[in-house]
Amino acid sequence: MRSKPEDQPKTISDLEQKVMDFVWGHGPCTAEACREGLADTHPLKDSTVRTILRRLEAKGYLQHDVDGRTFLYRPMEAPQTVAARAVKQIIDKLCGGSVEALLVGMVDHSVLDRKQLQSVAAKIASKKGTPR
Amino acid sequence: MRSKPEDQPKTISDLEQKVMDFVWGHGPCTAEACREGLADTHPLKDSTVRTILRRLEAKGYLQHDVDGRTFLYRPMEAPQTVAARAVKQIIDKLCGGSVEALLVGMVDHSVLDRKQLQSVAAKIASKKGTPR
DNA sequence: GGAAGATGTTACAGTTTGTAACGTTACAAT
DNA sequence: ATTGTAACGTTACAAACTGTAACATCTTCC
Repeated sequence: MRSKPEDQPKTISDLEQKVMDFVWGHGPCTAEACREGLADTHPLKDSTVRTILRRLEAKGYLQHDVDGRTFLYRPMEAPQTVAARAVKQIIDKLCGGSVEALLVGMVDHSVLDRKQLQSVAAKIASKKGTPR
Repeated sequence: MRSKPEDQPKTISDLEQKVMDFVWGHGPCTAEACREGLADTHPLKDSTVRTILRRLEAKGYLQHDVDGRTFLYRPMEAPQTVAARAVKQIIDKLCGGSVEALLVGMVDHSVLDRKQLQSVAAKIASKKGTPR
């Protein structure tokens, strides 16, 4: 039924998002660490967390290294990278591929304001990309 | 099971997207018009198209007026508006609410380049919003 | 050799998506 | 009045995705 065999950027569900937030917030961490970290807002059984972690790895957002007999999960990419890709998709699907159209729309709908745009543009113009 | 009772912006599936593209491309149109319009790339049965149109209306992306005994579907919002909202979501979920972070990420990943950013910023700064 | 910890396997209900057959309604021509 | 047919709605169904977890397996350390 599904037409596309795979839509490049796999989506991140709500719960998956929470887990990603945690991992992005604390470098490499174990399943247990995640469980504890989310416990306050979202208490989950151990196996649930592990399932999510595995799914996120399958989707390509996480990767794990083995440390003894525990897994250390860490993000494949920074959130901004995922964001940039997602926005690219939106631009292609909804703005006819024009970044300008998006920016204009964002300003029109006060998602972004003129001043901000100006200052960011200026700031960015003066440096040669974020060093890595 | 679902935690959130409703995630504000309902998602637009692939097929729904195609239909929206058509409707956005041709003002108000009938179900038949859509079917014909998509026939080339995506042949669908009459009832299928109607189901999609109804779902899109339920999701709040379309609305219809009755003309005699036919429905005329038309978009509730411009694609850029939907795009702006979607991007806002991304900013909140992945960039800690910072538009700047997103813009920087976009430049870093060449989704947007310095020159473009500059020129758009300049262009936008000079006018007071898109007239309506 | 069994407890404890870490991971994997399997499951299952609810939702979304793609796709459509079939049923109903209302007008138009006979 | 009868009926063909256009236009719309109802219901269905399988595949995928989500949230959630019980249970099974494998190591290791007493």
